[in-house]
Amino acid sequence: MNAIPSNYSNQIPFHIAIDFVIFGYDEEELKLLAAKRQSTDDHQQWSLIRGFLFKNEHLEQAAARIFKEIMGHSSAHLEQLHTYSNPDYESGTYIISVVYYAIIRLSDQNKKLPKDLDAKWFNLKEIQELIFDPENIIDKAIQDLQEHAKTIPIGITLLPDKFTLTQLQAMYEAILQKKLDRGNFRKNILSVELLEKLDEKDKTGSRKGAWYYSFNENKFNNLIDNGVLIKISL
Amino acid sequence: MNAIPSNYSNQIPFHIAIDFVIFGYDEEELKLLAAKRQSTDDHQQWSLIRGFLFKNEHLEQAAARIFKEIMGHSSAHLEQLHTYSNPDYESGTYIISVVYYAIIRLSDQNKKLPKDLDAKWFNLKEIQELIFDPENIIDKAIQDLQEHAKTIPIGITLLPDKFTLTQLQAMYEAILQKKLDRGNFRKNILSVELLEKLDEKDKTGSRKGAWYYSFNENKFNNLIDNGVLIKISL
DNA sequence: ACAAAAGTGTTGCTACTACACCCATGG
DNA sequence: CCATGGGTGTAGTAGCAACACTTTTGT
Repeated sequence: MNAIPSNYSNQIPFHIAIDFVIFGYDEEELKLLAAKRQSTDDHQQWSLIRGFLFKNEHLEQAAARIFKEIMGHSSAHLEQLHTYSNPDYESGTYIISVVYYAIIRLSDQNKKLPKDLDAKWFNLKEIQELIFDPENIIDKAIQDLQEHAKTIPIGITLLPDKFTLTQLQAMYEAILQKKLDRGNFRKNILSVELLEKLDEKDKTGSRKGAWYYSFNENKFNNLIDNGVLIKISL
Repeated sequence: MNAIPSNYSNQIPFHIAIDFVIFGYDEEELKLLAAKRQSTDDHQQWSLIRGFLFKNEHLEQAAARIFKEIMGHSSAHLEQLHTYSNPDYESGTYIISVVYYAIIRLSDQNKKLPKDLDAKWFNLKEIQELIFDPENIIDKAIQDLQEHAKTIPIGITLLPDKFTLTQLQAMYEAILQKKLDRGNFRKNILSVELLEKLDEKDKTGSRKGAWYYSFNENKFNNLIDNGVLIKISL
């Protein structure tokens, strides 16, 4: 049962694709990266970003490699979502697609994409109409992202090292796609005690100025290592 | 980017394995099915149940087929967990392993396993020591199962068509691995209004007798179809 | 002085926990 | 008549949502 059946080898030309749902956050709203398909069908011209697994490469390695090829750097949170057996029958071969999602900060450099890749950032409503997604992969990715966001650190990479609570709240609102109460948000997020108030204010947003905070990553990692699961109520 | 790279075809002999974490519930505790490995290493002699994907077969089809080959029937809730790139390098080929988990009722017939399959039911503590599981697949499966159990219907297949609330509670306690308060459990489970009290009592458990209940599957499916997510607090 | 965003405090409610308390009945 | 599990009621509380209120400062 455990061994590979005889005559199984080389009979099946599986191709292992890695598809990406890449979210981008630009201090305003959540965007999604899609690439133009090399397809003749006009109705299905946009698709998720895709790459292929190489021999002797782990899935996570391949995911990181492909992501870097697209974005030029590797600072993103990658998370495996699900595996599908036939999202695409191109050229008649059997493609297994392992879907990952990533979320990155849309700084100026990230907005530049490789020229050979015909891809574009869309807002979420826009893309749902343009993309061929019978499995609702995007919805699943959003749901998974929202769930994960409640364990704090995903979002941290979406903001500068120092940030105001208002910025942090805006980020959560973009991910969760709903407005949050200011007072309650502050109480909740500060009660976790992973944010540290700095001695500096951001005066660009208001007359009064908002205190900068930073995320204590060491403290967070210690908690994780000790098996403590942080949950913030949003 | 989207097309399969030229010269990619047939270069990589991937094997797509489907590994199963199969939970069994026998009205008492949660068990796990493991098979004897055909390995020379004594320390790693038990492993998850494994099968392989055939050509032109969907992942879900393959999972159902393999499950049926093992258990003799197909009445189980199957759920995809995660995909790993090298849980096993047997015979030097590259195995991609898609892990599913299933949970079934350990009735008398289910306890009988195919003779050609050298497998056994273990309790959870036991197996964690005997199995080679560097990725903590089993823990992940348990967590996922516990999370899913809160949306009710998984557990229903683990009980007869009519069951007492005490039986139901025992099932949840087995899955969640903790004791629940009787009064609170009843209030919660009945507040969902998917259980219907029958006119019959089970007198085997107590002098007083406990009312039988049945699960209203139609009502549940209607709710699901309308996008209503049921959550019970346990 | 006032607008506008930052930050704090208060109130009411919901839902959960942890029990205590009855009920029915076979022996 | 009492032991045993079935079934119900309730007080106390933690945590949340909603909203009002205060603070600061550039113009």
